[in-house]
Parts: sequence; structure tokens; C-alpha cells
Amino acid sequence: MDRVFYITTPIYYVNARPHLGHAYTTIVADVASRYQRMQGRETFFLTGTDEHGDKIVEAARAEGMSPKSYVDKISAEFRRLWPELNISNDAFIRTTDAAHIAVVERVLQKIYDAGDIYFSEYEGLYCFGCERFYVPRELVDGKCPDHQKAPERIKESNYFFRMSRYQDWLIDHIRKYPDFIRPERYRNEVLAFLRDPLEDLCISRPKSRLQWGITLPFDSNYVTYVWFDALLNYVSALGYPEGPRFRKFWPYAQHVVAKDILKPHGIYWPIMLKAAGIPVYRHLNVHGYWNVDRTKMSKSIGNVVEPLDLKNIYGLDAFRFFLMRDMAFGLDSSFSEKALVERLNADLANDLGNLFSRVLAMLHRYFKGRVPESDPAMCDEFGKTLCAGARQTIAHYAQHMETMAFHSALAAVWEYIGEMNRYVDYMMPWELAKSPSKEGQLAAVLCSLLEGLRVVSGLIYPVMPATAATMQRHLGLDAGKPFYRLSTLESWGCLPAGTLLPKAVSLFPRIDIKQKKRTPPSARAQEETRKAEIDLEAFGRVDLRVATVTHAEAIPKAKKLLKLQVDCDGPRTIVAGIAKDYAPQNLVGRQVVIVANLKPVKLMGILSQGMLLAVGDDKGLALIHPDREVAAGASIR
RNA sequence: GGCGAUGUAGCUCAGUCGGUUAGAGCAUGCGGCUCAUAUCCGCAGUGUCCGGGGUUCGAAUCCCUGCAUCGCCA
Repeated sequence: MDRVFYITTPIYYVNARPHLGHAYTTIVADVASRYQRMQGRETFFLTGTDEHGDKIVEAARAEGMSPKSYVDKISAEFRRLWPELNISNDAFIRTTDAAHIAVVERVLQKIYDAGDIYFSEYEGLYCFGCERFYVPRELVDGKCPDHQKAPERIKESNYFFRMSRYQDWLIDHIRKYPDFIRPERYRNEVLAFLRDPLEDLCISRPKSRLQWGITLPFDSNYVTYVWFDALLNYVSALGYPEGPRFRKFWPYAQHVVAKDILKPHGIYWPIMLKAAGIPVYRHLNVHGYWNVDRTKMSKSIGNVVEPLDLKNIYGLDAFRFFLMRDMAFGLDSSFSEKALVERLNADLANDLGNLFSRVLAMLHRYFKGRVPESDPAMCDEFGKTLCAGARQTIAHYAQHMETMAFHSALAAVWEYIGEMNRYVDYMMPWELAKSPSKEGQLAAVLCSLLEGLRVVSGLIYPVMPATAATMQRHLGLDAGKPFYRLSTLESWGCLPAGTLLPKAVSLFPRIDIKQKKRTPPSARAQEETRKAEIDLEAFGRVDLRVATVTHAEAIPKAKKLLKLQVDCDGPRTIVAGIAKDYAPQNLVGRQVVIVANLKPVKLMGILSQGMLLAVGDDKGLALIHPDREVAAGASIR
């Protein structure tokens, strides 16, 4: 089995702002790479932006900006979005990066030297308004449809990539590796394309028409066009040809793309790799489109809702779950707020959330919240169905996750959640609790349920990392260990007896469809805690600063307090009540925001010189931190 | 215009390269339980498998054709 995994999203073209499609592709890659980490594989996850070409020049001009400052701006929007979606990418590449440009030049030269790039003149109908060639069929009454003007016949010379030479090789390769392109429908589509002779690919633009691109290393009058520039990001980001990452990760490369760019990735790219003497990727994973049904979108938050905004209303994990569960990978799907809410209520609130809640509530009611001591024979007798079910579920889940069939993997998990709900009804713990002689059985039943929930918490981790972590905390699992490792999940009976578990939480609040959406939950909470108005001067008296945590330790006998050393215009000590939500070792190196001029107070005998800013909700506390690393001591304005 | 895909329950979709009475979830109706987030469990349905031909003992599945929707290419 491979120990290494490399996955990419396409690099997104920055002539438009990020939308649902970008988010879906990127979440798919994120889920896949988190799953691979569960398997203990070393993973590398790449995304980025594609920044050259005439459409960028146009879009920049429309906004009155230079191409460079325009692409900087839009690229930053993508980069900012991914943390909001909890994307765990390891790198973010831009095609305007110097290292990328160097790789493109190098590969072009290599293929040119090998004789697979040639220079050729052709004649065509060119519209100077559109700055492009037309074929006769595209014209309306012989005129350009945009400019109502007859295009001129001009001659132009360009460089072409001799793809035709590799056509038979590619057909053989696809036949030899049936899951090279998957799902199968897209493999068939590519093979259908390849039934006709492949035309050579025009890979250049004269600088008289386009300057915003990478100059050809063998002809400074031309820039390279689109695919040679864009596709090579997948190897340049790894440091091709000599970089250690390239050597380690490239042999295991998988790409995720939407079906609109099947042809470049399924045909041009493997041929480019072959021509450049680079091994081809392992898998191309192709997904369908989300058709956005705006008639089923609420308009309550002031304007027409963008699908991406719904993550703020219903929660990121629910949003990620919906995208992964509702689309059969590879097929088109329709997106609506209604469908999202139905999924959230049925699968998350009712099935999983309520199960979690009822099991923990019973543990508190019958065993004062402590994981009971249970007799192994009893556990085996009364819990073996859940144990066997878990093993089977993990097997099905893994099988589907490996092939990107996320919808099936999640369906398998929810089948098991249903099994657990039926188990509760069948065992009727509330009846067992009535007779003291049945306490052993009751303990075995609840232990089995807790084990089942532990397994579920791990299996949902790739899709819903935050919820998985909440479940983990409430099951009393060691926060320091990666509870989601598949090898750990498989061993049954590893929750230590005697552990005191926190009270039940509502993992997913049910959305009341009748009165939903009037006010987002967060806004409602804000209203309740709204304070009296203050003026700017009053606010200005609070000295908010960024500090970097240099040292953190628990304070003996204090449940909630941690002692932190921070760097903020020099070292200082802060006592913070965050021990329930943050382990000391996870804090060192992090940046936080503190109230720097708060009057020092002694807590547990330690002088605290400031206060950390954090927000709290039913899932616990979350620290406030700057969007990127800034100088320690920087003041907030 | 060429190539390709899709069309299945009220809704969203599965359906393993032809094989019993076509399935799931949601929504709907009825019943049960009380540990739980008005949750959970059980039962009940409903179908011109887009239309029309054809191949076959047998077609949602294969072939032809028409319609609708979508994508890619030119």
C-alpha cells in the first residue's frame, strides 16, 4: 500500500471571484487528503491560482488596474477563502511565481529540443476588436457576432505542440490503467475524443497580441499560451526536477478537476508529461457541476444568497457535509438552501446529533457521566453487533473513500448511525436501569454505544473536522493523540473506564423550517449580548495588541487556567481561562490578541498582565488571531 | 453543426456492463417508545423507468430514432 499521497486542485483562473464550484473542488481535495492522513500516509495537498492570459488583461483593464496588481488582488481572495472553509492545503502556487516560470521555460525548452514543438504559419479570420481568430461557422452573416464587423484575413505564425505523435501511446495507457481517469464515464469520454485524430496544440501567442504571459525560451517574440503555463504548476510546485518533494510525492499524484477541464487534464497533460520525460500522474478524478437553484434560496439576509454564504448561516461542517453527501462524485447535482437544511436536519441533527445527545445523557443519568467499568463477557454478548457493524462500516467506508465516492462512504457511516439508533431502541437502557440486577448489561450497552460513537467521530473527521474534534472531547479521548487514525478506530474497547465525560452538547441545532432564516443564529446571539453604545474615545482607551505565545503550561489544581508567556513588546505573563479548549502544547508559537493595558491581577498566585480575546459558543472557546503572522506587539486599529 | 452525457416515486437521486414483485433518503399517512435536539423505532404506500420502434425467452439496462436538459469542441 502506498505510504505517500499527493493531491491537487486545478489552479483557479483569477478572472472571476471564488464561487461554489471552486469551493467544492477544493473541499473534495481537502477531504481526500484528510482521509489519507487518517491512513497514516504522508500527504501533500496543492492549490493555487492561474494568472496569465488575455482574459486577465481584459478583466484588469475593466477594473482600471495593471494585470499584476489585479491578479494579486484576486489571488489573495482565493487564499483568504480557504481557511474559512477549513482547507488544509500544504502549498498555494501562483503561475506568476518566479520558480514556476523557470520550470515552464525549462520544460518548453526540453520539449522543443526533443523536436515536439514546431513553428508554423497559418491563415485565418481575425477580429481586431475581439483580438481572436474566428472560424467561418462562428460568424453571423460573415461578421463577428460581438462587433458586427467582418473579420480580416491575416497570416500568423505560432508554435505548435506535436500531440498527434503520442495519441496511440495515450490510448494504450488509458486502456491499460482502467482507473487512470475516473469515474468511468469520463474515461469513456476521453477515449471517444481519441477516436478522432488529435490535432496539434497551438501553444504560443505573438507578443503583438499578448504580453501577459511567460516568454518562450527559444523565441522572445512569443509568450506561451494557457496550458503549458497552467498545467505545469503541478510539478513546479513540488520543485521539479530536482526537489525532494518532487521525488517523494510526484509518483503518487492525483488531480481533482471539474468536468469542463477534462480534455486538458485527460489528454494534453499526460502527453505533455510523456513528451517531457516525466512519469504520468496516477489518477484524474473528475466531478460534475452544482446547478444552483436560486428559487429555493432564502433572500432573508438582505440580498440574494450566494451558496458560499450559507456556510456562515448553517455552519461550515454542515455545509461541507452537504456538498460531500448530496453529490454523487462525478455527476451533476443541484444545490439549494432547502436541500441543505433538509440534510442538516435529517442526517446531522436528528440521526447523529440526537444519537450523540441521547447516549451521553443516559451516561450522565445512569452512571453520573463516568464511563462505566464493564465486564468483557457482557460487552461481547450485548455489544457484538455494534462491534461487528463498526468493523464492516470502516471497511466499506475506506473502500469508497479510496475511490472518491464520498457520498457512498458517508451513506455507509449513516447506515451505522441508524444501526446504533435501532440498537438503543432494542436494548431499552431505560428499562435496564430500573432493575439493579441488570446494571452490568446496562454498562455493556452504554460502553458499546460510546465505542460506536468514537468510531463515527473518526469516520466523519475528513468531512467535518470540527465536529469530529467536539465529539472526541466529549468522549474523553486524549486530545494529544490523533483519534481519527483508521488503525486506532478499528480497535474496539479503548475508552478508559472511569473517565468523566462532559455533559451532552447539541452537535447540530435543528433548523425550524417555519421560522428559520429570519435571523442567523449568530446575529441573534449578538442581539442578546448587545451592550450600551460607546464613543471612539472610550474604545481608544483599550490597548489591543498582537502577542506571540512563547511558553504555555497548565496551572496545578486549576481546571480552566493556563499560564502563558507571551511576547508583546517584550515578555509578559498572562493567565488565561482556556484550559478546557486548548492544550498548552498547541498554543506555543500561536499569535493571539490581548488587552495589553488591563490592570494586572493575581490569579492562583500568578500575576496576569493582560487578557486574551476569545469567543465562546456551545462548542467551547475559540481564540481570536490575526489572519497572517504579524510582528509581536503590533497594535490593533 | 460534431462529439459526449443526462432523463427512474411529490422532491433529490441510487440502480453492480439483460435476469424474480424497480430501490434509498427526504416529504406524506398511521402506530409504538420516552433515554434524547418535537428526536428515535416500526408499518404503509404511490412509478407510462422521457416518447416511439427494434434485438431477446426476458430490457430501466443493449441497438435505432424523436424530444428535453447540460457540457465540450469547432
